[in-house]
Amino acid sequence: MDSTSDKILAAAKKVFQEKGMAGARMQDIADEAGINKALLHYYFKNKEQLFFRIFSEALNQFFPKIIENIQSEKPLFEKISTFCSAYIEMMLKNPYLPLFIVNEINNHPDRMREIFWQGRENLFLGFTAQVEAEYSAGIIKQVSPANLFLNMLSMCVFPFVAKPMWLIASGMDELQFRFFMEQRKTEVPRFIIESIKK
Amino acid sequence: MDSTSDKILAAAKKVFQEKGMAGARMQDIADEAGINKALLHYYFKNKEQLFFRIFSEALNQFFPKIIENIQSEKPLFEKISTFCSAYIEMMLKNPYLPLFIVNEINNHPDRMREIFWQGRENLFLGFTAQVEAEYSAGIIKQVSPANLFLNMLSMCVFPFVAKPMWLIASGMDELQFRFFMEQRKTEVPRFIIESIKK
DNA sequence: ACACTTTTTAACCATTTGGTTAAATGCAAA
DNA sequence: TTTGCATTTAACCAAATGGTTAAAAAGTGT
Repeated sequence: MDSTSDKILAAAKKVFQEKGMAGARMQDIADEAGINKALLHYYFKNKEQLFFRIFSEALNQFFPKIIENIQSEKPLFEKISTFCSAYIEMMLKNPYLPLFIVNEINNHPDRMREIFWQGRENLFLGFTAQVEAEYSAGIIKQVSPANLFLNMLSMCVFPFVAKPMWLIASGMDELQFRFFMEQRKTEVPRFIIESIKK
Repeated sequence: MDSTSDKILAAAKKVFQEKGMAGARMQDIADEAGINKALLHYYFKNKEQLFFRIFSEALNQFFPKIIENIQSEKPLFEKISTFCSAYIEMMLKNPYLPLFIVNEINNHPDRMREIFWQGRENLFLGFTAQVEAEYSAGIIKQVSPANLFLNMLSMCVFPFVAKPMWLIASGMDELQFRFFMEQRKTEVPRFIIESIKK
């Protein structure tokens, strides 16, 4: 399994996630993989192709859970809880992923559309229907589904994207940040449910 | 005021904000400013110096309002409302600023500390005291000040940072996004206050 | 008009970068 | 062992990049 192409992919993942496409150097990736730079071109046609392989894998790590959760049939409060918990956990395990995704989608929006979004129907139909049904049933207050979803996503993802800024402003260190994010697995759902429940 | 150095600064602001430090090219900045590239070096020692000038100005645009608001003596609910409204408005006027700040703070955290954070006392002392006082007075439910502040900041900033992703996922166009963010000036405070009020 | 200073220009430079090439090396099968 | 194919290496390449240089042009004051 420790084939050269696997080594390259692991190194590329690390370097691209830390430096972005523009900041990453093929020589850095070769150094990280412990190989000769020319080998990168033997296995991958060029920087762009290597990058989009990594980007594609990152999108496939980041989005399926969102979609799966948004479209599940679980009750809304349960959905909110499992989404936040699973999502924060995933990001704690992949600390560079959120900013990488966000940043590179800004740089290559068409690529996201192409790699990941082609042919997908509106993701929010089911979620919208569910939010409206729970409002009609008197379970929650009125809230727009788009705002609800975006608030949830924001509170899960943003602390990771803005981590250095938050660490500086709050005076937290790495360990404190980790504990802080762990408690947010339940605190974010609690905050949201408190806002919407009747 | 259309002096050459002003032209350079305006062009550098545009190019660095869109491309980041790693992706921006001095030739692109010169082209944007309508000048000869060598002039960049007559007015600014090197790329780094030009970049940190822009970065410093961006930090000075982004943070004073946060600090001012966090430390004001207004009642909490009013503070939340004015913060969100003013902040979203500022970002609507400077669409590239949020991602630029977040991204470059990730790349140069020490620079943020140096440019903007040297000698500042813990920003959250006053806010923490206020949240605790309003809880003791029975105005709000128990909520940690750090979580409250981070939730508020997340819901204001993240949609801008993740804008292309949101546009693709939600099917919104530019104009719809703008309207959507305008309504969030009141919707985000409403959501937060609904969560915390007794 | 002249002298001096400042600004601008165009050409140039050294280094870096992504990529190419050809030879060497390794591997597997006959 | 030989042959053929796959992988790796080291040297090289062309273009891009941030920056330098010297001359030309512009501006200012006497």
